[in-house]
Amino acid sequence: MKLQAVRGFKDWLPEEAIKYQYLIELARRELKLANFQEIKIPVLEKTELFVRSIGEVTDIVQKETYTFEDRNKELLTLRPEATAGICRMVIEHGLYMRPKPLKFFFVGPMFRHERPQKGRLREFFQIDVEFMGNLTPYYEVELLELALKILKKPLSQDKDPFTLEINSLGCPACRPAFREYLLQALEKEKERLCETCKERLSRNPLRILDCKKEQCKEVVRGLRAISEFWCKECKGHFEAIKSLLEERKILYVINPYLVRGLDYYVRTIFEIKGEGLGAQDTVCAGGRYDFLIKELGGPELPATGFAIGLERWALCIFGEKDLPEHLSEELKPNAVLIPLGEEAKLRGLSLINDLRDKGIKISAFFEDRSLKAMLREADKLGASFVLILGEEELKEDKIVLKDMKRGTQEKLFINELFERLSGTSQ
RNA sequence: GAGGCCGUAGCUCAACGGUAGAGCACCGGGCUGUGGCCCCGGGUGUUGCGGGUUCGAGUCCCGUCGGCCUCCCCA
Repeated sequence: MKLQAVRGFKDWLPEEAIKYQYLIELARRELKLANFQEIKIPVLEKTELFVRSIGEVTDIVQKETYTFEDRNKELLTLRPEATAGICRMVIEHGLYMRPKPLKFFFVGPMFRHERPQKGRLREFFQIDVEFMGNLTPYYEVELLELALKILKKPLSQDKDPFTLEINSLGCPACRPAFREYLLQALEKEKERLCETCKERLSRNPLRILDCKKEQCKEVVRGLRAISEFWCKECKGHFEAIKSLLEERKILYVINPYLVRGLDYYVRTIFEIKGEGLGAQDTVCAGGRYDFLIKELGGPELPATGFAIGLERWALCIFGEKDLPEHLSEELKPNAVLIPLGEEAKLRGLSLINDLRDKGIKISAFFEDRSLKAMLREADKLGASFVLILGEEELKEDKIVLKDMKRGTQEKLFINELFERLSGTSQ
């Protein structure tokens, strides 16, 4: 059996890595401008954290986590999402005592044991953004706008492959009534539901709302909407969000059947869907989790957040197309040094260091191959310039600078090199 | 976790149940101080893996691993 990567775990070849780096950098810049602070949480947490946060009966916890025993018999889980870990961090280090709102972001891999397909991996990267503090609709809209801004950043202005869907799940004051209603109403229609939805009835009836089966959709269409059950506060809150979104000219769709797979959400939840992704089209999703921190043993601290799926985002932006030129350029050296002979190699070793200190991206060939062969290699690497340092040049403290695009070359003093190369750096 | 399609060289793909091939890439040479173009030469392979049927399997059957699609679920 050939050695291969674990199913659903992907290598990033340079051409892939450069795309992800580029997107992460764009997001990072935007988040820092909004004064979000980058943090890091562990890949591994105690299983209990996810059971208590995401919910014991959710699909994620029941069948999608990588959970195993440590050597000391403790149950550990590879994080399937970042919010729980960040809440734990906030509680453990008393960060809730810092000036609020707390604004954090984190970029890293998440793990879910699902059947892989396009846009769905077992190890996937999220850009996770969390916002904790007294929440007014202004903060929520600020965050929604930020999410959309980040997603659209790498696209030209006329392109917008993203749609924002929002809904409100109500709060502990009003959601139980809707849940009760759902249970009663669906119990009567039980026979018309699909098998999975019959099971959901006892476990997580809200999830039946976004079942994709036509038979279930029909049943769901006959139900009263969740909005009819919102309490006065939730209703007002949602109205405020809507009017602010309109004020900001942010297009949105109200999806009354939008629910989430994680138990901790209350009130506003949202998904941003992208084009060209197939069945896995949610690029970004999030919502409010006002009581999670308290439930995990911290103070009452309302919060909201979202996560961008990096690989899905990249599919939206780059599709199946070739690497854009500005990124393929980044994989190329500005110059390649070809020293000929032992003495030249020694001189070359110090020269490349000096040039790198001055910000020139340079690679060197120290092999005993023909000049021809090494020039060919330099060409394949896409080097703009080649520096040839042979014995003749060395005697005069000079070097040959060859412009690979023009095919011209000149001999100049080594100490003139930096000046000649510095303007040409990409 | 359920169903469907697929798996041949590094890549894209051919090969009726009868000797595993092409293009690109790669390696060597033409050309030991000058790249791209060109010419010559090289197939680089456990046909994903393991069984079975057959005189004979890349091809048919079963299992398994992996990919894609749908479901499930979600980023």
